Amino acid sequence: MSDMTSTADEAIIEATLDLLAEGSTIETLSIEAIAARAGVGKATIYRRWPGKEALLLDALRRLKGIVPQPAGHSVRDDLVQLVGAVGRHIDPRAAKIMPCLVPEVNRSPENYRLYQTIIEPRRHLMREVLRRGVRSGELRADLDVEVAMALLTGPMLMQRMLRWHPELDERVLPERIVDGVLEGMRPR
Amino acid sequence: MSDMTSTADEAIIEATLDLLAEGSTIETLSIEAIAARAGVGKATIYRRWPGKEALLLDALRRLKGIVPQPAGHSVRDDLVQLVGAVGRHIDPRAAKIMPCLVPEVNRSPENYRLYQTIIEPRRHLMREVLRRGVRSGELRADLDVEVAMALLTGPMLMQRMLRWHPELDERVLPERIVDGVLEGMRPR
DNA sequence: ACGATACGAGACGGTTCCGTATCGAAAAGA
DNA sequence: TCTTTTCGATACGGAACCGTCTCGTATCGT
Repeated sequence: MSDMTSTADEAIIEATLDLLAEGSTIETLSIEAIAARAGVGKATIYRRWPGKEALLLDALRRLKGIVPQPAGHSVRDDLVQLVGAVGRHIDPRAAKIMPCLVPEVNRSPENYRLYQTIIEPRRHLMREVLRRGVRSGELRADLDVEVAMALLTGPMLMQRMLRWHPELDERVLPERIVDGVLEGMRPR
Repeated sequence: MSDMTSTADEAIIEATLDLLAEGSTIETLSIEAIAARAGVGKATIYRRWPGKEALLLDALRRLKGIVPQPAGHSVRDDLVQLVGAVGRHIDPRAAKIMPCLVPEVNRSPENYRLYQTIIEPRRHLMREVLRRGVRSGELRADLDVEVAMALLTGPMLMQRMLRWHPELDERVLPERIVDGVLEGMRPR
């Protein structure tokens, strides 16, 4: 083939993501099933990855979306954009796969650290927007930035991961969350 | 033994919860392991439950805590209490076990419905407190109750399930969440 | 004290997956 | 074109569990 970059690698990783998206959990996922789905011999997989763990890491890396770049007009609009990006990825399969990873994150400190490494850039972005809001006076001066981030991202992720509140519409939710947290529940 | 109520049942269910709390996922969990841990023959398990699924259902039922009864003094204090109860259970093992169930909830509509059935009473409670707040004027008249519940419970559950924000102290978090959402992020 | 019952332990055949090894066909390089 | 890799497929032994079944023992009601 003139296509240099290893058709086999691609097929194996695609098969892995497909199987995960179809409902396989991480333990259920077997090398044999991946090989069959990819139309590849098992040996071909073992020739490239030492085991399931390493293959999964490579496969999941592919799902990681691009860190969004906030427009920078108003703090409110930037927050809506960032909250809308929470738990959303380029690949539609990610929505099915992400919840499967929750148990893994809590299983070992190593996985926890890896997870934190992945989401830290996005968190950093939101922290900066919040600080900007404090400086500009759009947000209250005594704002606790860490708590504020929890208030903004928690509800969105909860909804994306397990539709915690069945009545909520996911599309308008980012706006509702941001405005709700901005204005508060007390009468003004 | 004078203790009537089936020592074996108890031992089997306890062993199941123990193994889950120690890091077994639901698929990894084997009847053989449960039997060994409980000091029980496999047949004894199959004599009481048709399979792993049914046993798990019974075991998890044991974890479900009591629905808290809000004191009813101020809406703010009631909310702090309810938010503090989100994702908390009588059994300390529940903290380790709950995240393992996230993938199951998304796997089948049946599991999703079961999950909703379990949390609905708690959600109802919070809805009532919020409505009371609207009537009494403690909360704004145009409050969207469903969104408000997401704002309050989402951050707490996120933190309990996967320590999403490593810097946050879980003990004071309910207060911080409630006050944050009550007052909002805009300057007053 | 004795028969009925429930128990633990574990053997059993069957299934699935592991990771390795082999082999002929196809591709790539010289 | 001929050699050298790389590939797919598949066989293999080993491991873990499945759900059933059979032991010999302990417990319990009467």
